[in-house]
Amino acid sequence: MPARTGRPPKISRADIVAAAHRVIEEDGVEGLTMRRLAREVGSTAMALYHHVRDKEELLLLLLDDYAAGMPRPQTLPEEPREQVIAVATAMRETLSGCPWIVDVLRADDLLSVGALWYPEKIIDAAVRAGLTTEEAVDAYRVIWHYTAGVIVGRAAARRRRAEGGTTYRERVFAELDAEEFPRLAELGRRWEELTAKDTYDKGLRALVAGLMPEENRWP
Amino acid sequence: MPARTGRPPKISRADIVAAAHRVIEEDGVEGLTMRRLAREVGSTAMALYHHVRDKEELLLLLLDDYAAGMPRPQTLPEEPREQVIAVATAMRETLSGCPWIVDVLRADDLLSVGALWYPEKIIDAAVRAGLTTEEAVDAYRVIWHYTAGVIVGRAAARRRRAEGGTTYRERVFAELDAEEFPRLAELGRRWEELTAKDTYDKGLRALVAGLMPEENRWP
DNA sequence: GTTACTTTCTATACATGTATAAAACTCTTC
DNA sequence: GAAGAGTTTTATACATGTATAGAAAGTAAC
Repeated sequence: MPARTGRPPKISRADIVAAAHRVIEEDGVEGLTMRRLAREVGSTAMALYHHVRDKEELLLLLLDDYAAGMPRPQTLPEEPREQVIAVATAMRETLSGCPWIVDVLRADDLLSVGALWYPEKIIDAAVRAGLTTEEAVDAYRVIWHYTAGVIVGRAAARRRRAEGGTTYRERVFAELDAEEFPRLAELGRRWEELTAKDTYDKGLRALVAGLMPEENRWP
Repeated sequence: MPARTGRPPKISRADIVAAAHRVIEEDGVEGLTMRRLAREVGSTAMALYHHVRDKEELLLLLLDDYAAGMPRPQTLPEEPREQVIAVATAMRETLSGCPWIVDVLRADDLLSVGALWYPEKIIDAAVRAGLTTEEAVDAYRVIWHYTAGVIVGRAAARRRRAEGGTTYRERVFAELDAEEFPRLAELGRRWEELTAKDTYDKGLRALVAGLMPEENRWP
């Protein structure tokens, strides 16, 4: 009954987000422009800005929607450290799956509401492993930073490979001064091959081992 | 004696990079536009594109220049694990110091030539700690991803704080469902305070401990 | 010197995100 | 029902990165 005054809205945030999903599905994330999106909802580009602060917020909403709808691991290992690993891995997989993530990841430690499940579970497991609340938050943030770095880095690598831009790198390694950089020179062009490997799990396990000491072992 | 043919160039890559440094010093990185840069070198925007593929490459060159000229730790700890930590910390400090880094970090595992010193030293120390070459590269990449994630994340946090955009986050935490997210709800608005902390070192040490086992201890 | 060729530079154009101002629409109050 | 107030939408405009086409300025061949 508050009976809103003012011109009645033609579109809503939800409309916009839904339309954005359609556009992305149809034309990919690079096809998602404000004008195209406006056409999709039957309005003008600037009208969108009354429902969304800027494009970055739109992408965040999109991510929220996406993350909220993603399947989560049904059964988690009971042992806290293994549970952290399982949740972080799921988080990474979910986020890697949406291509516009890279433009949003500048949004530091916390994701949107729809993705809160991940920090909750990680912090919970960390506490159960014997950390204080503060330590658990630290652990989560460290894991988050690592995960974000991996996602961004690997997205960049994929893009570079797609563009065939290996040349610059090859040149760098070809012209390496073996005096100054013996290790890198020795690696030579095996670098490309070695860095194609997915080392997320390796780093994650190292982090968990280092952050959550064995002492208070479960149970 | 190759006696180059064609119209003689009026500007060079080096000119451009130098001018870019001046512009950044004067107007900050947000003032660095192709047109402004062109004016600074006394040419047109499009002329730049004969010396630089795109703006991202320009930023990479800039970073290269910057990183090459940065002071490096004069004396490193001899113990390999401590050395890795010292080098990674220096890398992080150097990179955090240049504000445009965030727009470049999508360039995954390796930086530009001027910054090769860091991977070289880290890989070297890792090998001396007893890792195989492959393992050492893995270790470097893991550390790199973590470092990149921290840099991007903290830059975003700083920006958000500067814009006073805490509101969205506060709302999220205020409306948290304590049933679904007990840990986060318990944290309440301490989140802001807890996540202001710099946990780079903590995570770095965890990584190093996890990646470079104690067994083959130095000596 | 004229022609061909190569490289660099200039002019123009376009798509994009978004600022700003004005217009349209609805409810409330008289 | 006319005037006012509050919202949302539209129109227009601008800065930005960059594509494209062609002009300018040099060397090499004749």
